[in-house]
Amino acid sequence: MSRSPVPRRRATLASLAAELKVSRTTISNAYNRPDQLSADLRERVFATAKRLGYAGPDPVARSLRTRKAGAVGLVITEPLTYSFSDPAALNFVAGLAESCEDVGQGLLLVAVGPSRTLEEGAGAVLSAGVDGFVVYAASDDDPYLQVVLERRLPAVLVDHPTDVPGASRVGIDDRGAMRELADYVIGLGHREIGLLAMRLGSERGVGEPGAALVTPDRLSGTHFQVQAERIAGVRDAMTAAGLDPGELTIVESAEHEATSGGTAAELALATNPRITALMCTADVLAISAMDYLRARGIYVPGQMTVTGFDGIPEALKRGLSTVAQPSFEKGRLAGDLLHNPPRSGLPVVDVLPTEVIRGRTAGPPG
Amino acid sequence: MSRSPVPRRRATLASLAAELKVSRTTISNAYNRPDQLSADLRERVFATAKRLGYAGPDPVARSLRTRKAGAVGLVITEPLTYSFSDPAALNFVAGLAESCEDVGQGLLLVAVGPSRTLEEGAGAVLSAGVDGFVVYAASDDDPYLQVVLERRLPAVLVDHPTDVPGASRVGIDDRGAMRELADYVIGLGHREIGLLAMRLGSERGVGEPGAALVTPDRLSGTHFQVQAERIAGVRDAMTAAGLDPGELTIVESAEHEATSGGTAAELALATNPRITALMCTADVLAISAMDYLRARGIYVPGQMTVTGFDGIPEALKRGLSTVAQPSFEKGRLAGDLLHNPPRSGLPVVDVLPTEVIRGRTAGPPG
DNA sequence: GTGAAAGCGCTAACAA
DNA sequence: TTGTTAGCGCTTTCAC
Repeated sequence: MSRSPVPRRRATLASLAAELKVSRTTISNAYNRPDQLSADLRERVFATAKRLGYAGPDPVARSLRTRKAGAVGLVITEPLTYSFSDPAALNFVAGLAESCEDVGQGLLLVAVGPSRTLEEGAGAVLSAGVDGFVVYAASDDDPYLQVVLERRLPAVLVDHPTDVPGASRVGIDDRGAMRELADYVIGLGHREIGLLAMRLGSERGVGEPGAALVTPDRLSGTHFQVQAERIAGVRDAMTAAGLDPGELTIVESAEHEATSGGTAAELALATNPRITALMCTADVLAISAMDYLRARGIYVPGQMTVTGFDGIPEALKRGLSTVAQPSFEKGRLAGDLLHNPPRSGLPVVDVLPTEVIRGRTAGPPG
Repeated sequence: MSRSPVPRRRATLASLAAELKVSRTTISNAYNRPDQLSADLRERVFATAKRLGYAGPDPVARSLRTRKAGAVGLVITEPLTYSFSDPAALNFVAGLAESCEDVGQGLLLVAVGPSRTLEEGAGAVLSAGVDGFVVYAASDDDPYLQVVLERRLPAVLVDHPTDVPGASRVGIDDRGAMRELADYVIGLGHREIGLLAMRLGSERGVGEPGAALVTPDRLSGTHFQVQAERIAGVRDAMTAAGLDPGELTIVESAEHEATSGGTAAELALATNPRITALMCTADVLAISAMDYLRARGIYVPGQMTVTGFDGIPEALKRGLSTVAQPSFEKGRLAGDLLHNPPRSGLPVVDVLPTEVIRGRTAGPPG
């Protein structure tokens, strides 16, 4: 046999078989079931493969045949710059990635960002070669959630408080945790509270102002359920303390930048100057608000109490009073649920524990 | 025709065709070439699809046929906890993700972390359903790099200073940039310099101590070329200034944690107490070193000059003297190169600009 | 230990 | 506008 030159066409399992004058099965076995052929033959197969530049069975063809893609899809509707700038979201991704890595599965970031139209995004979900999906923090009217569900693959929804038929859920008790923190703040004596929240609706591409006062109307139309839950938690605490939740000043921060919390804080304090406590639905918001207050010469917690939510490292380092939630574990669990589905095959709902961190940024009203 | 019940088997394009008594082409066209059939028929196809729970053409089968996977693979050999904790690496991923998103491609994180054996990792690379690879900061002896190359798909290597046949490269002039910064430091009058570097070798799974003095032997056996280049930059500057580069105290930090830089700084100063400037090959190291110095009551830059590399936001915020590099753009460019390969089809080498930031942490020796 | 045959579900010529 | 025909490259019974 002459050493054939590098073939013009890409080598395939079939061409290898032809070259070696054995059946395709044998080549397949060389890669997938070493015990099904002699070590000797196997070596020869690999040698020829190397010579022909054959890197092994085509992943796509194999997937088609075995009906396994070897990857899970992650759908995050928010812009990636958002997800990558919030340590809580990032930790979640890290946890999910770790879970995938442990079982040798890939993690596919599905392209559904704001640079794409709804149709394009839907197309990306429909054409993702994955064995299951994780959907992170979708609003209840998220169009991609529907598309994911259509694919009828195993799906895990993270931070999605309401039930969705056929999908498992992983999250925390946002409302209860926030209520507990608010109980603490109110217990310190605060009566006039400002609440800074993230975006409540999913107006794609609408350029809103940086921060806006939340009207009752807007509040009832909240699509990001996690935000709604945390707000409800504060209201629960107020009601329980005999305060009127209607008095709560809520400001929504449309953007998610380093100064967003400050902008929101400014608006809240301008709206109600009697506010003595600023509660935030995310640590990044609280940190930004604290920076703003410091720049204004307002002491925390002496003149203003500030609280957050998430328990990100920077917040803990700065002694923020907040709720710590296990973001990394949420990711791990979401992945594990996909990789080792419960025996019953039925969707599960997992609520992870949280912890109120009293911190050093909450004190009696000044 | 009676409304058939939900079929036991998953609906396929063929079953849809049978149900509607049209050819498979017609169904395929309904999804891929709307103009190839009447709007009316197309509607009927979609309606039946919905009824049968058919979410559209199977992505894997389509990939096999079209020879397009619709995703790019990202290979990062370092543990993900590392990559996700260094803003520079993270920004790179964000840039890459953005580039993918813009063209509707998925981004597949390939499972090659430390929790997997070499074989498993290689398997993950070989079975990744992607149209191309991006390899981030591989050491020159990285086993996965070879495997990626074997697949003969378009590949872009990021931060890989030496040429690899057939692959494009994106990076910066690490050596030149570091030299420029070192010129500045030496120009300030520093003669005794400590250099804190990241891991130089890729001992998988070996539990080394937190920090170690780098011997000439170790230095010449450095596999992480980026580290080697930055070290060489400092030595260049010393040589040019008439100093003996052999006098440089180099400490290697095995881990990558919040206190790693401090540990390394401690060792460097213990080794050579006359050191007046600590140069670091990464901002995260420098920040940690500064925290350590502050805890020791050593003023920066009064008693000790500290410099970094990367230009991450926290470093800039703290006024660190450092080299700013365009991490995000590296990711974008790597992706763009994959999505819009140069007309020539030949690999390209792109060197992005850097900027020395003088900052406030470098001053004359105390 | 090895081979033959039968698809996995889809798309792309080319015909009709 | 619709249908026919051929695969894409692989794995997997089942027989030898």
